[in-house]
Amino acid sequence: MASLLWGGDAGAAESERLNSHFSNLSHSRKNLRFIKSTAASSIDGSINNTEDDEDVVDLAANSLLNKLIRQSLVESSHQVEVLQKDPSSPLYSVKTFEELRLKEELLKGIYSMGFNRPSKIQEMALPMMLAYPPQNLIAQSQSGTGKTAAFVLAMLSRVNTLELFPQCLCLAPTYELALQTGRVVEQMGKFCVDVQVMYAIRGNRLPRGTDVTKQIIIGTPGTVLDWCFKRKLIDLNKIRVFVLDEADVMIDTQGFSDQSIRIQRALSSECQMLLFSATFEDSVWQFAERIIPDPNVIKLRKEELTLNNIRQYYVLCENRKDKYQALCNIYGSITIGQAIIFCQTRQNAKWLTVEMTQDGHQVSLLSGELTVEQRAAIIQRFRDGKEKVLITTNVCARGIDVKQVTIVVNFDIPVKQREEPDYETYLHRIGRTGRFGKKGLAFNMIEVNKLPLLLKIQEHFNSNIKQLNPEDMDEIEKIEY
DNA sequence: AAAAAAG
Repeated sequence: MASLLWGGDAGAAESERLNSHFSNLSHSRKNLRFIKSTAASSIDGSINNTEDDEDVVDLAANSLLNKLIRQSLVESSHQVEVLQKDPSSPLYSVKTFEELRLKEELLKGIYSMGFNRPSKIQEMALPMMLAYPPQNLIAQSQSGTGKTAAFVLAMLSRVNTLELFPQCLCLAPTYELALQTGRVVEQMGKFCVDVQVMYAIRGNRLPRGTDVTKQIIIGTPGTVLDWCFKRKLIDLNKIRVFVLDEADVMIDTQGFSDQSIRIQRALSSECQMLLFSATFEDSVWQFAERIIPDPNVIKLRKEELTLNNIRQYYVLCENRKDKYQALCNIYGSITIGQAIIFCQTRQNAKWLTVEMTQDGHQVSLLSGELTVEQRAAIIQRFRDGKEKVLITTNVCARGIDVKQVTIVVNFDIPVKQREEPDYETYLHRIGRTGRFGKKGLAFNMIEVNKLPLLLKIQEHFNSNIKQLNPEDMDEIEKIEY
């Protein structure tokens, strides 16, 4: 309806003119009136008397606002795009957690985790998420910059402690990540004694007939789907905050789309939807904007995505045996801190684990072929520093936050099906190090025929991946990071 | 290719 009122090219030109005005003005009521009157005057002949037809003006204004939101950007700094669904409310950011007027217990929880000030993404995202009435948000920010804490805070702040049923639902792509996010909820909500978390993940079996009374549910898609539709333990209609962590994989057709969208569509229209990830491929971003009603938006240009605190290198190798040798050469150095080694397949990860173990190197393996009990144990040992080197698949590519990880090795470069580099996965993998501004190193073991893929990745992110010679590998101890 | 539900 609104779009019918809008008149094609004339509208585009008009909104462009408006756009320049708009970005120069502060966002005030006056501003909204200006937009409204401009909108009214640009509806050809459909209005004679603006005084009498407030509704039409409103509709037109809304349509214009939508257009503005698509086209124009309210820039808070040159590399970040922030769009607010309602430009009449001021775009503001917070420099302290106090400004958010949170409950005392929640504030205590935040400080107990060692957070003193909001991170960059939190400065902008928190006021948007906590605004009343609740608004949807699609947010992109580099890995390790505090996305999790941001949406956990949003969930905790919206729980009604008097109501004993699920009110907040967060979906994550893997078992390990769901566990980790749940721990953040537990820590941050430590002083909110009446708020509780439940894990909807594999292995968390509920006896028949049990009711879910916890307010916050963290889970993986399959189990959540089971709890919602088959066992009817969660009433999606009552969910107030819905979070998709690693949102791009969760809605990508290659990924978990079917499951996530089925859940998302069953939510009430009142439910606040929050989508977070470090990466959104263009097509996925467009899809996200289609399925999320009137979203606020925080977006980064892809050149801004690679973290300059992570040094990237590659070693050119002949074959797999060669890559293995190169890896063994640096084993001593990578165990100074902790390291994650990524392989493309479970089989390859297993093979590498067996080889390294036989050569007397202490490593541990985490992949989807293990039982959830084994997986929980391994990731815990790694977090505790009892294991220094983790060999894994893409199961650990995203979200896993272990502060002591200083080195990431891509034993296999991440590829999509059609021999194309998997840019998103690459970025997430190397983002396992360099958390919260710390320094990190990333090594890519590259077979000669895979070099073009690596160069494509380098070009895509406009980053610098330096070559190291295999015989110079002991040089890495001298690399400053 | 990996991940994600049980039974």
